[in-house]
Amino acid sequence: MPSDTKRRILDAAEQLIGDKGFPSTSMRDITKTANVNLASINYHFGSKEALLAAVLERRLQPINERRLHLLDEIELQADDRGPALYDIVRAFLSPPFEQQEQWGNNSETFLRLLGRIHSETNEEFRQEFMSEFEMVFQRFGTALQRSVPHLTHSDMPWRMLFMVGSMAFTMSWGQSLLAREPIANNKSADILEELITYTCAGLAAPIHQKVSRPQQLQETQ
Amino acid sequence: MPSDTKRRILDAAEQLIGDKGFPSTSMRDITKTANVNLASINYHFGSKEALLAAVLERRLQPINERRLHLLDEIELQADDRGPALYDIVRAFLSPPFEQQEQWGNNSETFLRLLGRIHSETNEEFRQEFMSEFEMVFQRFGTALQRSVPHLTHSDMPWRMLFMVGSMAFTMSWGQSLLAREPIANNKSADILEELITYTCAGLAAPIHQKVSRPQQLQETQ
DNA sequence: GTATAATTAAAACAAACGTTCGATTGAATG
DNA sequence: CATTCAATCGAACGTTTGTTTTAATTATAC
Repeated sequence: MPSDTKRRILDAAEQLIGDKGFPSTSMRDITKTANVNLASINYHFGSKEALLAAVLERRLQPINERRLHLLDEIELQADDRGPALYDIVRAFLSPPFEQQEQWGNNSETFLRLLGRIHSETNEEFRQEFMSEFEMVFQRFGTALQRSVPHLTHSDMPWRMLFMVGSMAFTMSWGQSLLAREPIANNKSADILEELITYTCAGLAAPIHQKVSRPQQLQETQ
Repeated sequence: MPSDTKRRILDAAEQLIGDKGFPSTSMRDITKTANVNLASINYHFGSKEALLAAVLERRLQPINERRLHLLDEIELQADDRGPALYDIVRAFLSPPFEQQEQWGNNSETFLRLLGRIHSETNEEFRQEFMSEFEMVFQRFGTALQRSVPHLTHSDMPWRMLFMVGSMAFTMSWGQSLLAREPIANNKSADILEELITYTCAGLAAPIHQKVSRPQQLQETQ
């Protein structure tokens, strides 16, 4: 039987770091939860930081691969105007949510981890973490720009930042929100749909005109 | 001359915690930066956690007070249909950005701190932190609901979550984004305006219909 | 001026941290 | 059976952590 120590460590680390954050999670926490020896983290991964990188890699790579794959698909099927905004946004937002049907069980730990990681801002670590996303951001940025042509090139980075912010926040806090009040839409897929709707409207918003007190947005009905 | 030790500690803590996060910031870091004795944190604040609470209190209370004050104002001026969506969103989003004119200088530390705090998810700390917002969320939720009446009561909490997510993310990452590429809109006020535009459109989006592949959103032009 | 309280300074505390070490296991290979 | 080698183990390493204690200093009131 092959050793499952590495997987047990990765699982425990994902869970604990998602709960308490990376600095507050000790290697003794992780090894105790995983029922392995303290030294095995350094043996298998080299260091605590390298373990974090491995934890992220395991989840992020499939997610970003799937994003690019979905974008490839819709770009193939699109006409010469390019894919629709909705499809692009869905291709970007759905992969993290795809892996679990229902919120509230205890298998959504990695969503919290991902949400938390987006907010971790150690400058040196951010660099390495961002490089993983470079390609994704660039390709989705181009696609979005084409589907919302009234935006300037200065607007798009900000709107993508807003989009990622909503996504990350939903992943970190979504469960808490669900726990607080019994809301109808508790399926992961439903919340994803809410997020997509919101994001499409935000991305497609007309550019802000510099008036001190603009008119109220028209409500769609 | 009254002792300015407390203020020096608060300033240093705000700066360092905003940079590196709360767990990674040691009391020796803080006291060294503030040029005060190590023991003075425990003397003046009681504990490291209590210092964090004080740091947040100093910034959050004025911000939330201002939010409620702005909401009061626009509700007074509104007709019987209530305030416009734009005004409500602005009342909520502008206070954190109000205190600084220009991004890129080194006085924006507390924005990073605020952004970071929104993502801190220690369950026990989150409770205390949330209570500070309870009133704000409730009043803005009601106002928003009235200005976007086509939303159900299940939709609104999610959309507010999305809004806060974009805001928090912008506060934490905005400077990094600005540093990366020389974007035209680098004034804090301009970015706030971008965020408001995006948020209004998102909040006012029509409710999502459960179709497997909805039509593309109409582009406004 | 002296007493009393508030503040700062320096040192020490136990506990927890990430990491490293040599020894031990257990199966695969000769 | 002897050897090898990756995997695991218990134990300890040197630091750093937040906190506490004790002494010295400064400010305030009588």
